[in-house]
Amino acid sequence: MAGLGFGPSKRDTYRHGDLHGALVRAGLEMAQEGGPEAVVLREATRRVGVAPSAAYRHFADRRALLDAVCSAAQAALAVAIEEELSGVPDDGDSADEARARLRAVGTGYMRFAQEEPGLFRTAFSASENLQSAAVPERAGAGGLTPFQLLGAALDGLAEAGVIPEGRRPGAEFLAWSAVHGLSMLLIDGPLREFDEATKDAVGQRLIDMVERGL
Amino acid sequence: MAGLGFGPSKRDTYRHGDLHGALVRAGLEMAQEGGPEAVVLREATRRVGVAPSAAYRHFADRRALLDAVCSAAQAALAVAIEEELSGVPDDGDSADEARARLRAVGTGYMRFAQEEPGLFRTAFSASENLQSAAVPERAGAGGLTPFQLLGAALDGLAEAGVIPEGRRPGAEFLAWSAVHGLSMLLIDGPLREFDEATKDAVGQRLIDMVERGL
DNA sequence: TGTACATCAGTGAACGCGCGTTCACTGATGTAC
DNA sequence: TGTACATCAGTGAACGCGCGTTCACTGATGTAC
Repeated sequence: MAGLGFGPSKRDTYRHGDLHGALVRAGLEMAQEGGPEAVVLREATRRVGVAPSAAYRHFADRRALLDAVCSAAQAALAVAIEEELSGVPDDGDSADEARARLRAVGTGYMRFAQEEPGLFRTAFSASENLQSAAVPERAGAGGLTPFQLLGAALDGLAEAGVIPEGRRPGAEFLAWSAVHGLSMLLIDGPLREFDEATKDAVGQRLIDMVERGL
Repeated sequence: MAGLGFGPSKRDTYRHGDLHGALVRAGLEMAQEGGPEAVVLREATRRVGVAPSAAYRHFADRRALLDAVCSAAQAALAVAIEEELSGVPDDGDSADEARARLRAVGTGYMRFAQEEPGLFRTAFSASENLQSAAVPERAGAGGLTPFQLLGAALDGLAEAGVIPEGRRPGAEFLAWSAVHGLSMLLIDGPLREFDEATKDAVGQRLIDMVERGL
């Protein structure tokens, strides 16, 4: 409210300070509400309170904004997994702990998918898919992307001898497939209507299957 | 070409005969080229050679057309799976045959995803998700939807004693998750760049994992 | 400390686009007599 | 067999919408003197 007789300062949005970040956050909100399709450049500027064209000082086009939002969504997923991992007790038996860590990765992943379906779908809609790469924008607090967190959990499983060394290479693709696929079923598919407890149970069964199958 | 001096018959598109079907086929083509977002009502009418408003004699709105296209895409997937199943030899050992049938379902599914990524993505974008239900529009020649074909393969596995009876219920969700998730990886994810042979190998490993894990 | 100036992050108006959807209409077709 | 009529699958013009993107501009800010 710049005014009421004092004359409005004509340019109170100048030098926003962090318009880039503000636009990404606005885009993240929209993604949360409606997935990647809902990330609309004009709407982002509207939410931030800035002219549409201002976005072009920070992003080449709509796709560039969406890519930034996708990265941020992946980072949010990484954080959710990290939180689940932080609950794993640090007991002596490294085999059991390794198993618990894989379980935590899978559980964190699937929970995020259910709690934030919009962000989840957005996380996997980047124009350039670099899930396996170490892109800092897509990483959690520990500097690892979701895919890398899964890889680390599988490394632990291999080191503890729970899975044979020969089976380790490429195992992340198999585990990721199962967990990601179930997440999709939980969001969109026939499991959508199931209650929380049943969904969790199916999730645990899936992780059992992966562990046994690897 | 109704004309050249003879005077055009003014209504040569009247009573198209199967405008409903023609629009679905046009939509299917668009889905093939660009996925569900590419299914545009006006473009469908354009391809059929009819006025945009004509579509509203056959579909309540754009969503209704898209739903019909989704069903058709699922039917196409069912047919692809059936084709893969038809290659399974009818040998004596029912355990081996049951295993081969599950493998065929998974393989057909993943091949379809790679060969027809647009249709594949469209198949799973229906507004109402009824994969488990017996909707004839979504079925292949044998009357089963993709999800039901998977269920039948798992039934065979249970009957042959390859998987314990107690593990049969709900197994389709686990198997479907793995296969569907890998399909996504193959289309969009880090496996996209891999060559055909590697992709197939990962697919077979995944099915091994599922079979062992169930 | 005060002033002139260059910078560049924002403005705001305008563009063309293609979409979904509506509506009053028209005229080819099948049917009843 | 011929004619009048009702049906209803199409037409075509128009609507409002919101989008992404462009462009010449402006004026708050930081800096050099």
